[in-house]
Amino acid sequence: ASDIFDLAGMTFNINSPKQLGNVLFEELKLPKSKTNASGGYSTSVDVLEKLKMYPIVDKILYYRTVSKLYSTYAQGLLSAISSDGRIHSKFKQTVTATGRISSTDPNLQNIPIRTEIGRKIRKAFIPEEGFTIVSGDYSQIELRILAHIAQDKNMIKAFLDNEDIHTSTAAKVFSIPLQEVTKEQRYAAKAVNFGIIYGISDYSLSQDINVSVKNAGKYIKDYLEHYSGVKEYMERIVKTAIENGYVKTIYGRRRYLPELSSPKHSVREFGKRVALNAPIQGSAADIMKIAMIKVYNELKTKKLKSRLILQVHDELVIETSIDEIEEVKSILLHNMRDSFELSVPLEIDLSQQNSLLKG
DNA sequence: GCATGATGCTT
DNA sequence: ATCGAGCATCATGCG
Repeated sequence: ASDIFDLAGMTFNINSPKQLGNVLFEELKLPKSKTNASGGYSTSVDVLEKLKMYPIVDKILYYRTVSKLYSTYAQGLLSAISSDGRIHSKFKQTVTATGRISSTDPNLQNIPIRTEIGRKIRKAFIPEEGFTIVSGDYSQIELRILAHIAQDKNMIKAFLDNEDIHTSTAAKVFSIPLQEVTKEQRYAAKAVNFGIIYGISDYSLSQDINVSVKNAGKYIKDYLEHYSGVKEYMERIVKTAIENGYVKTIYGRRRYLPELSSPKHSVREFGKRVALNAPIQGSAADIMKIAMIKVYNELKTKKLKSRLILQVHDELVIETSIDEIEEVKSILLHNMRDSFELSVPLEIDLSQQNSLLKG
């Protein structure tokens, strides 16, 4: 912080977006761009990232990362530790609009993993003596569900051939062989795959991967040309959503969409994106809940010492007795994999380690 | 003490 | 203006 104050030539509250905006864009006269909803200068990461060449901005970004991890996790989680030395989160079953479960007091579904400091926090979650951590992750469950619901021939084939879906997508969109896909191309394809699930726009994709809106639009166009089943699904789901007023998951669970009859264009557009996303995210949630119940029951029926301690949307974490590792892996594998039969296989990544940090 | 906005963490 | 679903922290303003 003192470095930042030196570079600014004054002291101020770095945690205050208002004060920070004034220092950067008024006092130091850095090039300003976006404003936030309250009419102030935005100081969000994507704005600061573009000003990284200024030493003070670079230091602020680092300060942000560290202070977030410290206040929310390092310090925040300390106060959540119970007398038994463990943290007991509350899992809510009736909160989300899509059918996912949520976690509060504290939220254990957003423990850091992205940054190096974040991984150190994850590493602090350890099993009790004689136990280890075994996890099962659904691989690309949402895209597999999309392939299934849309019955898209090319996407189904990619999964049946067990291809890396992002690399495969890049190869097709850029019309090149799999082997020639660069990191950047895979990254762009991944962003499109991700965006498609949420109902993408060329603008939002361009923001995501830092290309022009025009180029982003071309990526999407090329994508939908290759995955024509997805294109047809997008059109069909919006149409039926408008007709019925709701969409449903593979288990028939409904989400009503009053947004679709809003007088406001932006709200209706939001409704369309939700119509596209809800069946996908909601079906993934259905599948996970079925698997979760089966895993829990099997652990119980077999009177194993291992216990289910965490669910993070596409991942189940089991604090596993060291003499039960192989059995627990098998329980996770078959119950998660066979939870629902899609047109493509459900792949499960299993891992075992001595903390919440994989690898 | 409570609500809201800005920000950032996860999948 | 413009990507789905959440929750926590901090600053700030209101009472």
